[in-house]
Amino acid sequence: MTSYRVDYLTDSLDDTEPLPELSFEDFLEPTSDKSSQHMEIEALDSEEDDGGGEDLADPANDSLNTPQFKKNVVHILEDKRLNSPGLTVLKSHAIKVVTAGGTPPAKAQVTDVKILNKLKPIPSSTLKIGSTTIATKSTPGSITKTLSNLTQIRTKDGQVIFVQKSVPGTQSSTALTGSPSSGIRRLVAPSGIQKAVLSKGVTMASTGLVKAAVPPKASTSVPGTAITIKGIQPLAGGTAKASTVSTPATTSGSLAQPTKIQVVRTADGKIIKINQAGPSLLMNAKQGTGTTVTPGGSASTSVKLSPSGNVVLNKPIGQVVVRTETPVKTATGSVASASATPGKMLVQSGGKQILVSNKNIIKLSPNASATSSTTHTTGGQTPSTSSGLHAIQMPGKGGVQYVRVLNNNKSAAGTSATTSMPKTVQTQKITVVRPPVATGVPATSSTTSAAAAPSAAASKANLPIGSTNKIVMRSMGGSIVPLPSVQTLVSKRAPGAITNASKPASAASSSAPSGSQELPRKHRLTDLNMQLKQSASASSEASDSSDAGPEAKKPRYVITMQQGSQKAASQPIQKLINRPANVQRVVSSSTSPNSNSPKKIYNYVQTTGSNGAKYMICNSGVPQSSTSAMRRGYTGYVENKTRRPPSISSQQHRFKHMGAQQQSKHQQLQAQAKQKIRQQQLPTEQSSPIKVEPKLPTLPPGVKADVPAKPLFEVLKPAATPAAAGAVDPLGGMTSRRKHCNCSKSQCLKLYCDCFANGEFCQDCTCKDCCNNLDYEVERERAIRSCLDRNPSAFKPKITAPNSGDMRLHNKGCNCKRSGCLKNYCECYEAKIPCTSICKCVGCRNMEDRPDVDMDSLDGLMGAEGQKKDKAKNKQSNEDHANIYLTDDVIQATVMCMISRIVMHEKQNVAVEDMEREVLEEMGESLTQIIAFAKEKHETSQIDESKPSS
DNA sequence: GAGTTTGAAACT
DNA sequence: CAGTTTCAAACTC
Repeated sequence: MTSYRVDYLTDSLDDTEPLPELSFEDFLEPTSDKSSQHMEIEALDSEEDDGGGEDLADPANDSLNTPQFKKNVVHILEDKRLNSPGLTVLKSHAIKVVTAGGTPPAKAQVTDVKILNKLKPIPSSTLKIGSTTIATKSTPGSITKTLSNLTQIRTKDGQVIFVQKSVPGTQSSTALTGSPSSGIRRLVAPSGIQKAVLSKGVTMASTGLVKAAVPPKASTSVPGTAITIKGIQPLAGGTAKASTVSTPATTSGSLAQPTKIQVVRTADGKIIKINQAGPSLLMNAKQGTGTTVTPGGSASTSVKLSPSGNVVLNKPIGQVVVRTETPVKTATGSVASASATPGKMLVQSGGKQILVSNKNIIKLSPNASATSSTTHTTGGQTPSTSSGLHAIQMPGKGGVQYVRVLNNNKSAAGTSATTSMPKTVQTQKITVVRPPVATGVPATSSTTSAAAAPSAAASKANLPIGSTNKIVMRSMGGSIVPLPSVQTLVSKRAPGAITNASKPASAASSSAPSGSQELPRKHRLTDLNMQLKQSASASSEASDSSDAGPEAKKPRYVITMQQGSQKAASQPIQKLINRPANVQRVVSSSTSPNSNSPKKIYNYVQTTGSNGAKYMICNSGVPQSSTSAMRRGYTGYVENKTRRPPSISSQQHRFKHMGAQQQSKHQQLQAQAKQKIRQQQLPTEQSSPIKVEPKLPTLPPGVKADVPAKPLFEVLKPAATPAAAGAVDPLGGMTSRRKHCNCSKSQCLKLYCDCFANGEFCQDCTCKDCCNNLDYEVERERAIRSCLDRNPSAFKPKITAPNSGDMRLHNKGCNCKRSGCLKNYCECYEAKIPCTSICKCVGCRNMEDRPDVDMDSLDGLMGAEGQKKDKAKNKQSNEDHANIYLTDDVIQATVMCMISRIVMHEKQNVAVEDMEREVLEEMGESLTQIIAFAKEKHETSQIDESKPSS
C-alpha cells in the first residue's frame, strides 16, 4: 500500500507528464488500442463466442459501431499517470448498468455507475453485482449473448442483465458507495438496471462476482477490497433498490425521500449521496477527506443529487466549489464528495476518456445565466435535465472559469428542444479554480469518516461533474478539469457573417458590399494594428465591429482577455486555473456591434498527437460567425502545432490575480523568458498564419481594446510553454465555431454538415432531423466511421502548415471552376490562403500576392510587386517577406521597448491598466514603424533584404 | 426570405 | 478514378 500511495501521490503531482495523445477518433473510440491506458476486458464479449466476426482488433470499430453494441466489453480504464508500478491502480471505475426485463434495451434506461475511487483490480477479477454474477469469458456459462450487441447475464434470480460496452442511451443515475467496513465497496444500482458497462477497474470474474478492488486508501482501507454492486434488479420495475449499503451510512438527509438518494460512506470515509432514480451520475469516491453530504443545510459541503441524477444546486445562485484536496463547498447545499486524490480528470465522451489533468478546483455555480453562451441550446443537444450532463466551459467573470454542466436530454430526442426552463435550472456551472493551497480546508463538509482523515492531505478534489454517457468530465485524482487559460477570441468578422439567421442590418454596418469577398483580405498585422490603435484610443470594449469595412466579411478574431471588461469585477477566484493541455476553452464572441451577443464557448480536446485532430466536446452558445472554412477543417480539426497562437493560458489568470506590480514583474520575466521564442515565432506566425485558421489570431491582436486587462505579454506570449500547457497549447487554435448549420437532408451526419465535419455536435442549429447530437450517438458514430472509411483524413484539418513556420496550405486543394477562387465557395479563399499547385481550380485568381487578396497586410505591403507568382512559390514568398522585415532583431527591439515601458511604469506605480495600455501603444507604434519601414523599403528596392530596425 | 450558384461530399 | 448526384453554404435579388 505504501508504495502504492507514494506512487499515487507522485503521479498526481506530476503535471508535466505528457498526456496521452488522442485523436478525434480516439474520442470516438472508447477503446483505443493505442493506449495502454485503456484496458479492455472483453470477458463478456459474446462476440467472440458468437463468432460475431466483429473485429476486435479494431478498436475503432468498437465504439463506432456502437449501434450494434456488438461487443460487450468491460473496459478498465487506467490512468496511466496514476499507475503505480506493480500495482494497477484504477483511478476510476465506471459502470453503466442498464436494467432490463430481459429485453434488450433499445431504450432502456442506462444507469451509470461510476466509481471514481481508485480501485485496484482484484486479482480474482470477480465482480459481483448484487446477487448476480457476471462471469468472465472464462465462464461463458453465465453469460448468454442474447443480442448481437448485448451480453446478457442471467442473475441468480433469473433476471437478465445486459452488459454492453457503451450505452448510447441514457442514463439514469446510480449510486455508488463504498463501505469501509469490509473493505468492500458496494455499488448500489438503481432499480431497473438493464445494462452494465464497466469501464474501469472492474473485472469480471469467473466467480460470478463483479469485484473491483478498492485501492488502498491512503491509510485506511485495505487494498484490494472488492466492490460489490448490488441492487441490480431486473426490470424496470423499478423499484429502486436502495438497498445499499454502506456502512455507516450517513444519512441522507434532505434528499432521501422520493428520490431515494442514499448516502454512503466509502471506505475512505467519504460520504456519497446516491440518487438512484436519476440519470447517470458521477460520484467520486476518492479518498481524501471525507466529504460528507449533509443535508442541505449545513454546510456547504454537500452535494445534492437530483432525482434526475443530476447534481442540483438548491440555490439558484449558489456555487459549488470543489477544491482539490479540500472538500467541496456548495452554496446551495448539497454536495458531492469532494475528496480528492490528486489525480487527473477524465473527460469522457462517448465512451472515450481523456485524461485531462489535475490539481484544480472546480467551482460550481448554479447560476446558469451567468454565461450567456450556453443557455440557448436548442435542438439537438439541448441540455436537458433528464439526461446526462454535458459540460461546457464557460467564461467567468473575473477570469473565473466555469464549466457548465448541461443536461443532455436523452429522453427528449436529440432534436427535441428540451424545455428551456429546466435547462436553466439544472444547468450548472462549474468553475474551475485553482485550489488555494494544498491544505485542504474542509470547507463545510462534515467529514464522515475518520479514516478518511489520514488521507486527506493526499486527497484531492474530485469532481463529479456530471455524467452522461455522452460526455463525462470527472476528476480522477481529485483534480478537476484543468482549464487552460482563458482565451477569448472575438470574431471580428462582420456581423453579417456572424449572426445566426438573421442579422441583416448588422451586416450592413460593417460588411462590405457583397462583393466584399473579393476585397482584400485582412491580415493579422493589419488587424493587429487596427486593434492596437483602437485599444490605444479607447481602451474599452471598442467594438471591433466598427472595422467592418471591406473586411467586414472576413472573419477575424481577436483575443480578448476575459478580464477584459470584467477586470473591474472582483474575482472571486483567486487561483489559477489550469486546463489540461488538451482541453481548451474557447470563447468566441462576435465583435459585432452587438456586444450582447453571447459568446460561444467550446471545450476542445485537442490531441497532441500526430494528426492534431481535435475534438470539440461541446459548444454552445449563440450563433457564431464562422465561415465554412472553419467547418471545413480548420475549426474542427487543427493541428496543435500550427495552432499555437500566442496562447493565453493559465498565466492569464495568474495575472489577473496578481497584484499589479507582481504582474508587471511577472510580465517582464515572462516577456524576457519568452522573448526569444517569440522572436522566432512572431515572424513566422505572421507571415504564415496558423493553420488553424486565419480566423485565429496568431498574434496579440488579441489585444482587444476592451480587454486591457490582459497583460501584453500574455497576449503576445507565443505558445504556452510545454510544461505549462502541456505539449501543445491548443488555445491557439481556438476558433470560433462556425455558424450553425442548416442541414435538412443529411441529418447532420455527413460532412456536408459543418458541425459534424468539425466534430461538433449541433447545437443551436437550425438543422432538421439532426442526429448530430448525443441522442443519436450511435448513428453519429456510425456516420463518423463511414466518413472515416471513405476518407481516413475526413476529420483532419484540411488546412495545415507543413511545418510550424510554414504557411498554411489546403491539403487537398480546391477544385473551383467558376468562382475564380475568389469567393467563399472556394475553401482556399475562405481560409484566406492562396491556391497552390495542389489545387485543381480553373481560372484561379486566388494568388497570394494579389493586392486584392492580400493574405497578410505586411505581405501585401511588401508583396505588391508580384502579381501572380507561381502558386508554388507563394508560400515561400510569403515567408520571405515576413522574414525580411520581422526579423528577430526587430521583434526583440519591439519587445524591449514594451518592456521598457513596463519597467518605467512599474516604477511609477502606474495602474496596471494604464501600463498595459502603454505597452500596447508601444507595440502599436513599433509595428507601425515596422510596416512603414517595410513599405518604404519595398518601394525603394523591392529586393531589399536588409533588416529594418524599429 | 426565396431562389440561384457553387463546389465539396457522396454516390455510381 | 471519373462522372454524376446530392447537399448545404454562399451568394444574389
